[in-house]
Amino acid sequence: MSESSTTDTKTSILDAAEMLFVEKGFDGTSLRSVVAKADVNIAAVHYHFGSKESLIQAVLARRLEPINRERLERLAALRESNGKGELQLEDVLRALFEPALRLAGGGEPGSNNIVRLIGRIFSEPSHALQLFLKDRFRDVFENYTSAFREILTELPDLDFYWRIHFMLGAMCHTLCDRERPVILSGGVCDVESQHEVLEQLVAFVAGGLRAQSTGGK
Amino acid sequence: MSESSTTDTKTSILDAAEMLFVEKGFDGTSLRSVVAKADVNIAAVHYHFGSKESLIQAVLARRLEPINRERLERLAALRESNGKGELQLEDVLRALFEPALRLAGGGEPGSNNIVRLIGRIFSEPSHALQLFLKDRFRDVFENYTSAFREILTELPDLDFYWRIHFMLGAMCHTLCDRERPVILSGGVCDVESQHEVLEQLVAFVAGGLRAQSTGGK
DNA sequence: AATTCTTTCAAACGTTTGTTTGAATTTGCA
DNA sequence: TGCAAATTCAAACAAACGTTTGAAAGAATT
Repeated sequence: MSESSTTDTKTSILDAAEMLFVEKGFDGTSLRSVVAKADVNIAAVHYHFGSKESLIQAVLARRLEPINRERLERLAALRESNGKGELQLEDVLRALFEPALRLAGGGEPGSNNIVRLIGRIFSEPSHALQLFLKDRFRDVFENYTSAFREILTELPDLDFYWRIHFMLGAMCHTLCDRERPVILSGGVCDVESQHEVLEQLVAFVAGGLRAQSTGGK
Repeated sequence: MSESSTTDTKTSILDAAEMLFVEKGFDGTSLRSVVAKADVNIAAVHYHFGSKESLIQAVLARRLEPINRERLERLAALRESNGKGELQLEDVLRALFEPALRLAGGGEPGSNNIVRLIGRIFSEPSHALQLFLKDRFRDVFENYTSAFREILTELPDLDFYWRIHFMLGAMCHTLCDRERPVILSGGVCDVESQHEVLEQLVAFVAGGLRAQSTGGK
């Protein structure tokens, strides 16, 4: 088996699909446009991935796996370095946001696009995709939720879970739409500055999470 | 001309399309599935709307117009009732969020779905749709942005615009995904309670907007 | 060199897509 | 009632869709 040629074809398809999914969406992207961009035969998609649905999941898995692995590693590292001390909210937020945001400012050309894709998948209607994501994010969600729970001890459950939800919204929206802040602000915001995006997002979310409870039980 | 029959056909198409767009997305919804649900002839779509793209915009416009009109009215009312006094952040947030959120708890069965659709359109890749939305939201955006600017006087421009962006993210995510909070929280959150959603969202966003600046210029 | 497995390819499969046509039907107005 | 406009309808259009096929080409193993 030609390891390199196989990898090249598969990778070409993944790269092309990734870009087109960002531009046109999953349903809006045809396999024919993918193989045209990748310069491979259309049958190669089904040979290497089996179906369009599986291709979508492969595109996502390739990026989500390292991101979510690093998220877990960084949270574990925070716990270890802190000993028995309390976790700091901003540290946990950075550990959660940065692995995804760094891809946006990363070196490889395509990596900028995938960030938008990751932000968008949560609002995709496909049930199969939602189940797939639930699996991929379970560990990250459980670990970070309990970390936040340790920090926000005084917050009632009701407020806590709502705010986790809002936090995900701010994060997904930021990942998804890389142009709006620049347009809205007339060029003041710089989405290319990974540090700026991260610190602004951390400050906003931390402020939201720490806000006084609305008085729920 | 039979006003009622015409209206009925057009409305049936709009209602059916609205529900299917929520379930399957714009690209994932075929006109044939729309006319099947609406129980009308397929040619009726092009007779009344011209094209699928125009149908999409008509579905959105029907709901967005009253929502955005009420948003502007409520902000104007706030300004008037306050006289020369300062606007209160929470009041402005409620004026912005409630017209959309109220549809979720509204009486008519279909209205629950459209809220999810409104939350999702911002992450739609279609350029034509983005231009359409930019037009529809211009007034609301400009008026509310200047209102927030009056309130958050001490916030640097950089922080201000980023936070407007994050606020939209939390709002869209909340509108878009009506099940996640319930699932995440194991039933603690109640998305059916319009008051609960509104006050939780207002508290989080207000906390985020009021957070200390990260030290930008 | 012969053989087996992997990978690529052009071509076609049947379906479904958005859109159009032209005739039939219904409606509003004189 | 009669005419003209508005609306509905069945049928068909070309194009694009995801998927499959079976043979050709390539790589690895014996």
